[in-house]
Amino acid sequence: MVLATTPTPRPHHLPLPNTNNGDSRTHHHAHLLRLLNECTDMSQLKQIHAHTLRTTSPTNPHTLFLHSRILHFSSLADINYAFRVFDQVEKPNSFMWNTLLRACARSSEREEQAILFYCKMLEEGDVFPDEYTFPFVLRACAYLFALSEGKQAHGNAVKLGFDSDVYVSNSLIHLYASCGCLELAEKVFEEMRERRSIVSWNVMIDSYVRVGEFETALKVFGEMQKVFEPDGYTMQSVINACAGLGALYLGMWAHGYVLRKCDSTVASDVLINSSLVDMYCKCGSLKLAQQVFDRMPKRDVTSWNYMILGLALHGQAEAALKCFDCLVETESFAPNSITFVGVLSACNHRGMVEEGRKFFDMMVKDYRIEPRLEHYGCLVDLLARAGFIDEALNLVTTMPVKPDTVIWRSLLDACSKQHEASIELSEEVARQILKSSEGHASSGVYVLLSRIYASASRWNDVGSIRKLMAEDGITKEPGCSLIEIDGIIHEFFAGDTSHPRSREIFRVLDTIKEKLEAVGYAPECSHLIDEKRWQSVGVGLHSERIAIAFGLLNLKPGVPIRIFKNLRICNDCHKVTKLISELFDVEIIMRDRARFHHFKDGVCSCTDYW
DNA sequence: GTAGGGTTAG
Repeated sequence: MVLATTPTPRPHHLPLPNTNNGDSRTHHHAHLLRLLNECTDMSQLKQIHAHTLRTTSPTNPHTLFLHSRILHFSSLADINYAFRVFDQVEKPNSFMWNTLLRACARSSEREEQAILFYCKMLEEGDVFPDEYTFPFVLRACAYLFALSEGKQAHGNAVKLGFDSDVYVSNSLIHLYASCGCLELAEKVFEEMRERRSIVSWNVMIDSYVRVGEFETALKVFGEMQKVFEPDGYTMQSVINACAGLGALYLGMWAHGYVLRKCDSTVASDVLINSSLVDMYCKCGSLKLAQQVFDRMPKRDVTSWNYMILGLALHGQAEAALKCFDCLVETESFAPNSITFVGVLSACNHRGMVEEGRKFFDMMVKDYRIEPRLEHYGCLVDLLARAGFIDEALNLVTTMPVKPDTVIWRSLLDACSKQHEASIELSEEVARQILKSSEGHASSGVYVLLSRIYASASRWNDVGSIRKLMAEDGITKEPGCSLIEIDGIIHEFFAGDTSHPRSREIFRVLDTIKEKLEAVGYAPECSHLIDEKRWQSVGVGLHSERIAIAFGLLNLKPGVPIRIFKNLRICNDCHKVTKLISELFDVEIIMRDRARFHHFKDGVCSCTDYW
């Protein structure tokens, strides 16, 4: 067992008082206390501890205080030593119990020990838990998702009357939210009312962000602002909510708020800036993301990961790989597993098969990182989409990780796009998907399979698939596009006529149609399953077209149209959007389910590979 | 001596 955490080759010997006879006892304790406060490493601490044991009476209350201090210092540097100190104290007080509890709750891998230690405290019964005890034990429970133990601790806190303590209540909110019981967290938060601190609000807001309830998070943030000035923690949650919503303008406001109102340590904080980088990437502004990243006073591996992942998301593979090289060259830390997810994803978005294989090998051989499902996911998708279906299939069947539905879907997706892929293979892949998803396959699988049958003119099979979908009650997820105009988010579904400005929108759509026809555009009808699109041009119109028309209606010079779509953009819409960008001289930035497309001057940043 | 902060494929 290694004791010292700060290596000290030659321990510095302290000038310890060597006597303590009777009358100067208090003076002796005071001297030891002074030494303790000045002590800088474990070796000195141990000398003082040994001396305390040798020269002081264990029953003296001043000695107990000294031991508390020793325990406090050692718990920060060496928990095992702290436990030994604790064991030597005959009657530890609640401070001492709490100190060790805190040390366990704060160290990863010791959370369970924290709970056991708390139980021991209750069992021994010499001292009672106090208002400091509960935040520690609840924190440990939160980290372990130990809901039942947490509830018991909650019960104890109620019994002892500490549940009205703000720290205890905040810890309870955190516990319940961490365990996925948002209703219980809300209940504690609700009951606090007048006692709420800024932390109560922050925990609640962040909990909503974590479960993807971004709108609720922002709503609660609005309420909070009536009572508290947001701090760095608040702003980070708000920035994350903007990232989730793709709300660029609100995100920019949050960024501005951090710069204007928060103090400089917050504005230069690694976590805040990393979140900003992520937010700008996810909101479609790679330029602002890069700007924040470049100006960061300090970056850690997660900051780099956000930047690499963001570049990948925007299809900027070369820049992402350059960013990776830069990380390796300039930083003292190594890339981690997630860095490689970013790098592989970048290769995937550009169909860079050779580089993908190279980085996968590099990860395993040079960095000794064990590939996870995500890495295999990228590689399988990369290989399959680039046409190496057999190699992809081989990888799926031989890799040491169990493939999930998504990996099988990548294969099926690739099969559907390649005419030479055999129907038998597609059927086998589809069977695997249905097997691995235990009957909860998404509608996409059926759609893909029916597309495969359709392209082989196997109409009976297309019919069976439809029947199967109807029998299993599977419906297609409706396509939906969002567009933010002047900070307000507008939502459109396919063929949507519900918008108050629908008439104008459809007039713009007519203009688009005329202009497209004038340049000889003919619609691509590859989606046979989508019957509505055959009926008339207007009715089945994909949601992104309507959103683009609305964007054109609200166009401001030099400001790109930004669209968010829940599904992947189809071939025809991709083609049309490229033409619109040219015919209307407008930049269109579209985030679909998988990535960003930047349309400008008739071309898309994805180079038609997506 | 007490509570709240980050990443990932498609």
